[in-house]
Amino acid sequence: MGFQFEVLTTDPTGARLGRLVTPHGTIETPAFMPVGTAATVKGQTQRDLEDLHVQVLLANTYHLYLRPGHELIRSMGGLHQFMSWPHPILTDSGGFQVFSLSELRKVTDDGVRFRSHLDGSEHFLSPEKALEIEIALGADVIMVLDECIEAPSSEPRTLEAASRTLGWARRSRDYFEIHGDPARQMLFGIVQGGTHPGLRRENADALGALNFPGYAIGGLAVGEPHEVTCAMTSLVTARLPRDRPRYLMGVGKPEQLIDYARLGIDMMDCVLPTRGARHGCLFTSEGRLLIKSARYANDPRPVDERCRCTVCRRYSRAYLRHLYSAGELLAAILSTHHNLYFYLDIMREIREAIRFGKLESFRSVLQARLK
RNA sequence: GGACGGGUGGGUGAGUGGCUAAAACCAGCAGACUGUAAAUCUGCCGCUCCUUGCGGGCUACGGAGGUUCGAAUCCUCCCCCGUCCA
Repeated sequence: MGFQFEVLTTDPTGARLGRLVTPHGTIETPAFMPVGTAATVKGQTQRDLEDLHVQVLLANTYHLYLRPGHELIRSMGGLHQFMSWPHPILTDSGGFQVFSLSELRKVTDDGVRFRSHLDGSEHFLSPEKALEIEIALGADVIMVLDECIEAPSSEPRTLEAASRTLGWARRSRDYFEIHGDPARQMLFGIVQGGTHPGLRRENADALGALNFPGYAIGGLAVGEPHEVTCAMTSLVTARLPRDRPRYLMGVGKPEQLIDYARLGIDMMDCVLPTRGARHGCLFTSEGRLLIKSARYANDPRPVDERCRCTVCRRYSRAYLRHLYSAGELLAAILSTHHNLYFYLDIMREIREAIRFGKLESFRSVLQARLK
């Protein structure tokens, strides 16, 4: 039982091959975590996810608190049992929702007052309340509540949000020490600081001093250029404790995953493969393919000729395009399956490359193909 | 044979004198999506010309005429379709 994180190999680039042991299984890192906000990865059964060798899923505190309610999930035996996913789960705190539901919220040092997107009812989320919910849900990795702001934001505004997030992190840690069980759940702090290098450094140092078992980097990939995302990530990973896992929240595009890995990121998540799939955006070894386009109407080839997923082995582009045109559910199901396979396959290759110290050459090959 | 109702752009269907190349929806086409208020959203969608502009020309509301400065909208005749009565 309990948790253990170890870095097995470090590539010359700074990328780490690691392993995060949790009560529900071991996660090989760098890992990509498919997003299953409402305790489901849209369009995939748990069996599908196991077939894809998904190591860890993301679920969302905000959404599950509103529906069906954390107490209900607790009474059903916790999130793993409720959703029949006996493997690792990470719950995001709802901090990002605080950000994206901007018109419906009011943030103070106490917490966030917001309106439900479901029925307009008013709710209050504090760092403590978020943790209470996350403890009830019972995910393996849980996140502190943070305040995410848009990039770019002014330095004073960014400092305000970062300081608040830091204060919340401290309160979260204290709350978890009393009410949490470190053998059952691992609490991650979240570094903020926007696109301001000084603030990022300060925030990383201060958060690092709080001695969390793991660290996330938030507030990035929200509109700023990729180079900026990388620069900020790099600043932060250089300062975080080397023996703790680092989770870069909400990234990224397929060709970007490797960039983050080489900056020392161990965990990532993104809605792109799943949402994109539902919208007809398929990721392939030769770049993005918008399957709804008329040019695939009678294309007998698989989505990606290099891909070995069950969808590419069996179905043609013409068929998938037809499913989209007809508004068939299977379109989303098959596309999601392929996209997740594609993402997870890239991560597999990244781990392999780190193991053999060939990340840099793999990166040039990969990025040349995807662009 | 008679009485009503109706014929609008690829489809459904608003519009009853100018603000109408004509609402809205669908279909079609192109695109966006980075800790999921997203099976969503955005743009284009008669033809054509150019110095691409809240630009010009042409064609268009069953057909042909007419009234009017101006007609999808009003009048006349004709052709179709639906319902009912003989």
